[in-house]
Amino acid sequence: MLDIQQLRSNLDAVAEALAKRGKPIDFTEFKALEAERKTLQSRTQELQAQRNSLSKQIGMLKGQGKDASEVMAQVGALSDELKTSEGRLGELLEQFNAILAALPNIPDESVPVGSDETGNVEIKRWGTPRTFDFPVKDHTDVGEQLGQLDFTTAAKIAGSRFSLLKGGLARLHRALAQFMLDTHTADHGYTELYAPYLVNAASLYGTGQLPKFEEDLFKVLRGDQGPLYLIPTAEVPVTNIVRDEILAAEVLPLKFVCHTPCFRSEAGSGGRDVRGMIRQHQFDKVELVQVVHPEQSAEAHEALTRHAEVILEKLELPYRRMALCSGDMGFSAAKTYDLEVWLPAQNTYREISSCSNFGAFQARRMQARFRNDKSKPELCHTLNGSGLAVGRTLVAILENYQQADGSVTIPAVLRPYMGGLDVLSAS
RNA sequence: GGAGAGGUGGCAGAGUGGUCGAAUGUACCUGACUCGAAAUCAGGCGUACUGCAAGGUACCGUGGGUUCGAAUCCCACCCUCUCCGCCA
Repeated sequence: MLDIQQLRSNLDAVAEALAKRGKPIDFTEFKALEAERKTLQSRTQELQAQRNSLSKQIGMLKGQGKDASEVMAQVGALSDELKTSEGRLGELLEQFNAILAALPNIPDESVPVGSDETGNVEIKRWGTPRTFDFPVKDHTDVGEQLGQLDFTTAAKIAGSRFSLLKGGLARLHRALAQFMLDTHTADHGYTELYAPYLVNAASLYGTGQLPKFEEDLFKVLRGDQGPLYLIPTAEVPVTNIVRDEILAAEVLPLKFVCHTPCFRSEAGSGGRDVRGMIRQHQFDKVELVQVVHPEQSAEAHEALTRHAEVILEKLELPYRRMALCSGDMGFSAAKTYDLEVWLPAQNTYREISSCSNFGAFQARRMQARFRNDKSKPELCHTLNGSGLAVGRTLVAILENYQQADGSVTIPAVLRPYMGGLDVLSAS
């Protein structure tokens, strides 16, 4: 959520900054509402003040046993205007909230301007893609030929866009998550969390998935109670820890790491990445979340992105870091780096991590604050990033570590997690 | 799932229709006393919007309603706790 003060005082600048995202936003409704709001609000408050003071008089008169009917008549004269005035003001404020809730974040000044992913800028490259002296298979073929990856049975059990892992591959999946968690807790200073996989609407509103992106979520209806949603990322439960909190400045920065399954309906992705594990309804992810002092968020963003990169480097997977352009960033982000891992079968880099600085955008929605130097509540900044997407990391390993005989070498750092096993072979 | 109790300021806790945005305690901040600290004493101490300011407005789980007036009464929802049942 953007600062409504900023919209009121500097609408043109906001509109210009938001236009960088590609779709110019029409603010004529906002302007009309704002013009009406100002006078209506002060008039309403004036009427309320009159009512309150007259009502106090009634109380005093009655307390003294005197007749209050004259004063009561005065209040009665106010009540009609007050009622319509309050009602209209309520409507206006609701419309403001709806407009505000649907506005995306303003891109940071350092974000390259562009309309889509072709405008993204490569920041760095790490590692050299391996050369193969045999025909490279994609991860689906590698996994299926190992007899450890089974989409047919997954489809029977659940449907398309699910996978079933077996034996060594299932263990490798578990090993990856363990390895990532251990690295982030032991080397990068994160506190491990275990969090709910189902969350309420308020939490999704806080991180920006609602109200605009409900169709991307799996929704669980519960009779007459409010619905719950399957989390699309651990970002939601973890960031919402600080919702409606005023933190002591000393507790910042908060650094959390959380491994969860993620559930996405992938509505509208039809046809894309239908083969394999790239785009699933359910996938595991190790998520990094930070809540920081506003002055520290840019620095924290760089550090957090490095924390994700370290995982790829330890796994010896070639990757590149992209700065997303204004038109390709997510709704809530002020700035995003994507990490893309090399997939030899696709002969390209594919997204495996997305690390974003949200500035105060999420914090304002969540009312997540801390007490600043002057002991005044001030909005925190929030950040998160995948460290990493487990399923896609598994894909990268299957493809990059495949051997001519169909086996898959296990990256050295994972072997302690695999009971010393150093290769996956057909079972 | 059944029965009951309850949600008030950082925490504890009073307040059941009228100077209540809210007693009191505690924590915290400032000052006095002290060589310093403790203790004691005095003052301050919720959030947001609005106004140059004085001030005004809203908020006592959330949303409605009754009333001239609601923390207080009514309705719905959310959440917590206790007991019983069931259960990984």
